Amino acid sequence: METRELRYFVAVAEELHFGRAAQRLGMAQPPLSRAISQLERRMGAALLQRTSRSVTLTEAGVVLLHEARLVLDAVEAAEQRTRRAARAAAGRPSLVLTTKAGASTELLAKLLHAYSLQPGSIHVEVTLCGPGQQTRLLRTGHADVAILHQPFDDTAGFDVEELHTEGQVAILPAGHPLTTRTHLTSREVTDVPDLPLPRWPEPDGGYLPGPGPEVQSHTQLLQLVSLGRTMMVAPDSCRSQLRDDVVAVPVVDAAPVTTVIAWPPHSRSRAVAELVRTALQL
Amino acid sequence: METRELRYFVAVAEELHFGRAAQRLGMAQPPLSRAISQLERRMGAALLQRTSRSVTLTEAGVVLLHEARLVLDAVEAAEQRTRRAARAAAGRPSLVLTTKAGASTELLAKLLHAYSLQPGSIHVEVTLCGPGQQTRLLRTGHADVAILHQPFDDTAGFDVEELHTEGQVAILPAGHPLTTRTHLTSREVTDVPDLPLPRWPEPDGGYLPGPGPEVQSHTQLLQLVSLGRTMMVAPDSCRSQLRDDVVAVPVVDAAPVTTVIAWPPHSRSRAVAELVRTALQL
DNA sequence: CCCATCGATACCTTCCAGGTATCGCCGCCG
DNA sequence: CGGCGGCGATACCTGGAAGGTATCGATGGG
Repeated sequence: METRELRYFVAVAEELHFGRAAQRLGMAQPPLSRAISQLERRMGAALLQRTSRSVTLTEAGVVLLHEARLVLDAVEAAEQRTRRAARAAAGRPSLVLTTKAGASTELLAKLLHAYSLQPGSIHVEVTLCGPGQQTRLLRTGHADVAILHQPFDDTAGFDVEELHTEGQVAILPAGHPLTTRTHLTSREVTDVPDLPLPRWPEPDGGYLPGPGPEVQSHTQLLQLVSLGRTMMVAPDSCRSQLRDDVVAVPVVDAAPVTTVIAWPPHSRSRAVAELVRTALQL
Repeated sequence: METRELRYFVAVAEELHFGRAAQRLGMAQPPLSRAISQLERRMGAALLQRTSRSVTLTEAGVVLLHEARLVLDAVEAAEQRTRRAARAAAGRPSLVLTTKAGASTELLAKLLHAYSLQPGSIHVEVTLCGPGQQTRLLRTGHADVAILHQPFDDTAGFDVEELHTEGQVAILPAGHPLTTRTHLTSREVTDVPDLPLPRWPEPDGGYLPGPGPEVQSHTQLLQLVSLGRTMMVAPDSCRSQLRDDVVAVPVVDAAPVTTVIAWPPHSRSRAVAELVRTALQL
């Protein structure tokens, strides 16, 4: 199986429409149809059920879609890591760490400082990105190590070490009636009529319908909170970064958030190992 | 990057010889040379250093070799799992479990029995294979779940649950002077002049030089022990399978052996999850 | 009942993977 | 020191496969 075929299949399986998939791949529809049926013939199994009005995945197709994504990520990772190895051999080597923008700032600062003091430490590039994007960067070789937050991030397929566990707080506009409470339950928090929970973009970039405001970043969200338009639930440690126009109230039964450091299994990098060791000693 | 190119690169990187690599790939040498330099051009980095007398890997080449193997395994896994999904959709679904021949027999029997009693359990095919081969079967999608033994097997990149930890015993021919001892140290065991430790085949099928006999299987090895030609060190639980012409003596400082059940991360299979759950309840 | 939509088929063209012949480099041996 | 043999690179050619265009056949909606 060639990666080209897998790319084709993923496009069709995601679009469930040969025409659109072909457009997305920058090619005409007939060769795409042919490539897919060739793939099916070689696999000895139907991957798609087509009527002239709709395309659906068979069970085998669902499996292949999943596996193909893993393969394509691995291919991209191979490319990235090789390129970076070449650059490292030429100039000064570096390490890419990725984390959710705005999260674990303090811990990260301590870690970077402690690591920089280690003998033989190399330059650490920090890539901030939207929630849920870090694991993709790790899988595709754009990052060497990530700071993730369970249970929000999917750590399947990575090696992880736990760094820190904390509770969550609700962040409310100053002066709101709920700010007089010493603690809240998650039940109370999900259902405040005048402070609907915000909506984050879906993987496709769109938004689910709902009463809450549409947001793209934490700064934006925090501003909406201080304006009294919404509220948010976040890990304890974010309290240190709050301005005084918002108030944090513990949510007693919210799932505890564990900050972990994660890296691809099979990583051969001495620098990653050293960084992890440093993190565990904090 | 196409998988074809990666296959080519792996062949050359392993052979370190374009002619032999081409032969192994069933093609002529010139197109192979060209394909590799094309790959290098696209990666923007030298992968091999060639003189007209020798070929060596650059640092980037070492990285790509490693990554390419992962990709090729993932591709093979995609093929296998898809085919198996298709067969499962057609007929009766099944699950492939792999374990080292002769190890954890009792535990495995209990597990298979307990699982078969679960509602909704499916047929479990058991694939026995040589040591170190199980992880490859898992990575390439030929198996869904494996019984492994730490620290012997490399569990990097799999999800793992521990099932059992035990010490190790030395297995000696009956009547040997050492069998009078109540326990031994690993130091004593590695250095018995009249019972040199056996040699297992290397990944390439050959054997390292040494005094011990060359063996391919545990049955064979056990027979050599009872003939007084060698000895072996094995987990405690194997005592139940020993005949009375060999004697087991605990090795007190040997690394403890942990039996684990392992499966590919991202596994979506309900059956694997159920089997693991059953194993943990044993 | 006709039309719009969508995947499949037929047929053509282009391009690249792979083959053969050969070159250039280099270490070895007489 | 010169010829030889082994090895990777280069030059050139060919066949097949990838991709494009035109069109068909099926089907659901108006």
